[in-house]
Amino acid sequence: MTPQIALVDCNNFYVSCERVFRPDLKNVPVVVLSNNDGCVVSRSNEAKDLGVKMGQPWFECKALAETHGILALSSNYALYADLSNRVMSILGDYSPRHEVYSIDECFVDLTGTPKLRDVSYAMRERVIAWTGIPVCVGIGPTKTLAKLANHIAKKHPRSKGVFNYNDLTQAQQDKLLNQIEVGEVWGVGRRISARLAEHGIHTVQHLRIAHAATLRAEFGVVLEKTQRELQGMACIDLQEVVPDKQHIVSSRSFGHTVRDLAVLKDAMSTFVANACAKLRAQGSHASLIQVFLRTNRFRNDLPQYNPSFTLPLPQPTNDSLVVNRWADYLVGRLFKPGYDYKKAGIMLGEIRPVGQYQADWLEPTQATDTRLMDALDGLNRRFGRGTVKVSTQGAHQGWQMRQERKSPSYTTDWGAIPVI
DNA sequence: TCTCCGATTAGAC
DNA sequence: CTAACGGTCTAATCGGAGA
Repeated sequence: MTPQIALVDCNNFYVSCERVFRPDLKNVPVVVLSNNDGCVVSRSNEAKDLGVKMGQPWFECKALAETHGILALSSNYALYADLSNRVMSILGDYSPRHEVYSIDECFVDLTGTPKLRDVSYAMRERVIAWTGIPVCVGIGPTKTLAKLANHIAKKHPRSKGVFNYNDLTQAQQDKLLNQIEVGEVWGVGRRISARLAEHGIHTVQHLRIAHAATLRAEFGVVLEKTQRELQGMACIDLQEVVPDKQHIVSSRSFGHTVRDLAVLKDAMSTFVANACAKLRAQGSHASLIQVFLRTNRFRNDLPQYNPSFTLPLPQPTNDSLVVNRWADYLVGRLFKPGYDYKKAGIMLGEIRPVGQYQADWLEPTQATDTRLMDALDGLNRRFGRGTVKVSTQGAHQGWQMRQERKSPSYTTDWGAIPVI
């Protein structure tokens, strides 16, 4: 039986989330900006039509925005994560075999579903009705073809938001794939596209029928798998359980450049608190920490300094206070006065489940006391993030990111509910 | 020559 | 008035160091 893998993808997700609570923004060009109000990361159709590019720095769009009245909003992750959970929960009801692939995408294995066509339309309608988020459904025999089918569903209004590649004859497949540029394929980005073009591979069909051994030799195993997936041979499994993170990074660009060591340390304590909270949330500890500072890489006129230091810990930990002592020390070591720092962060590595680690032959293992961090997590969960802080964490102003256009957290903050 | 490991590359969203 | 360009994550591959 041909597998029926559906890829459900939310349309212009962040913009759609904003519109759920601001219906007046329908038919208006809207974009959502990245952290620090830096780049465009989500665009309404109207904004796309005006020529705003994905990932474009916002300051480059300012003139266009003023001419056409494009509304720009800071990203509101609490809102998007909450609406995402609601969408995923609805999709999960359609099959126990599903994979939440990203904040706005979910693979759903619908193999064996009777009346598949009706069910896919119903699924789409239900998500729209229950959450207000419009989605498109692409179906194919493999994840890669499901992705491609989704692209078609999004692009062709005739599909009414659902497209099943499995319904096509071989001749129809050939014709369709010949009309799609190879860069649309999942796993083929800008660079590989350019290199493929040098080999005369321009369309999806070209890639599908390319000489496999040459492809493998020139482009590696990843693209070979992609090719097989395009041929209907599944090489990429559905990941039903979310694996633990192998690295956890917490970093931010600053709203203004920073020259002061105390301010950098303050920012770092925030990043440490954030990273360690994620670490504890997945029940792990880490035995490698890397701390880094960055100057503004876009300012060629200013001196650049991008130091980092990686430190193996004597004993794995997930204690924010322990990590903060090391991080604080490392920031002090890396800091050189006279530079305009634009970004800093921490990475945790060598991550293992708590209770699984290589004991030292010579040093006795120190008992770990988790009570303080348990209490801290409990209070922050109950009374909101940042109720209990680590070190100075945020006391110094001047590094926090710009977020001048953020909407209220309608679904996660009682105070944000509008009074009608 | 082989193995290991950190750095780099490429991709996704 | 001027400057203003994101954050996390994974896997594969490269290339140097040391065995």
